Amino acid sequence: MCDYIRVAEDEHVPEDVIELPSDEDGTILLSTIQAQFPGSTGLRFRNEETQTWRGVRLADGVLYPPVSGWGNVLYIVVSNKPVDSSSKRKYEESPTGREPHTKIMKNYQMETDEELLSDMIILGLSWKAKDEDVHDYFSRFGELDYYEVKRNIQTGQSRGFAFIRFKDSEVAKTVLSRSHTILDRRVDIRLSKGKDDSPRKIFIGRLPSNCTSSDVRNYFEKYGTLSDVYLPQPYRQFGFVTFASCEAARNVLSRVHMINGARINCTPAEPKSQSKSRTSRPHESPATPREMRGFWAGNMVPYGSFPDRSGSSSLANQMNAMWNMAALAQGMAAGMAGGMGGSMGSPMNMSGMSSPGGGIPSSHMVSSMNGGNGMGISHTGSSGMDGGSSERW
DNA sequence: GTTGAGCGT
Repeated sequence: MCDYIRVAEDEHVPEDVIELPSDEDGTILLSTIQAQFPGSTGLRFRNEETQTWRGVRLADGVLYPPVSGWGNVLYIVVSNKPVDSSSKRKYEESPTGREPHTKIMKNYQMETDEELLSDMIILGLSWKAKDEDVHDYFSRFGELDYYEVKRNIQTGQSRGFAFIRFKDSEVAKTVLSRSHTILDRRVDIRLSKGKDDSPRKIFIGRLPSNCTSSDVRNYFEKYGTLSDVYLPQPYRQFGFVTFASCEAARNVLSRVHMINGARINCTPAEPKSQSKSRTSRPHESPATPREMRGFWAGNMVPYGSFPDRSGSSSLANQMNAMWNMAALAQGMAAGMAGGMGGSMGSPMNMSGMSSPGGGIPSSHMVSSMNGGNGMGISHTGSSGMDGGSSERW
């Protein structure tokens, strides 16, 4: 009985499924699989009931069907050979030329959530690929927060790369760890390190009493050139420092700081005004502007850097939540001179914040759950008049 | 209609 069994490299990519014939005795030669999937060493499939993986029996280069036969199950290639991701193809090369599709077992544990939720670049994109092609492919892994094929402004022609951003860092990690094929072209995906709009302005909380802006300047100057130091008047024990470089700011944020013997609290400054004019940003969800992402993700480091990488320490999370609120109060600071008391609910109460309607013209909304422009809180209060910082946010 | 490392109105 010659059957066709469905084989793919990844269960998420159905268009890459290939049907391969079994031999008369119901077996399949491993070499048959390898002809289509170079570097493969076997097959596996999911147990329908438990969804756990099951290996296909292999002996002497022969793959044996499960007891119930091959069936209509999707079989996934098992391999252990590292991929040659640098192999180049000529312009729109034929889809038949398969390259070794093997998982790149790179360790992305090092990436923080913030990095994973930042933009990723898709290199080696087909010239023909449109925004929707990128979206259609990657959205199967998880919800996208942003996607855009970069084009020549004048000609409208694709520049051969795109940027995407996921809403879930776990999804991003998964996507980053495997290979991808869009419109029959292998693409490279990396964390973007191009446009660096990482924060250069830092919120300084818990300043000791009678601390002056020159105290603050003197302290932070050793980390880099300061383009601005601002302490609201009258003195309210917090302030802002803006570095010339985001590297310096990053450095500061990863450390613990003391001024006059007091431990101060450094977090990325939140935008003061809502109007960052993020209209006409293509394919970007308005619900999660850059400045808000990761806010409740437990990844913000209070006290510079809290010693918790596991994300499982409830103490650390509570501390994070506390200081996230403190940072959140930046936007409301002007109206909250009395301190932030019990009027604040749990963070979850704020997670649904959105403004209705609004809309980004000429863009496909990635998510329609929250419309409008996302800043939610900071502009609801009487902010925006907290002094004369030289920088507009 | 051409191109193939890179980093974005």
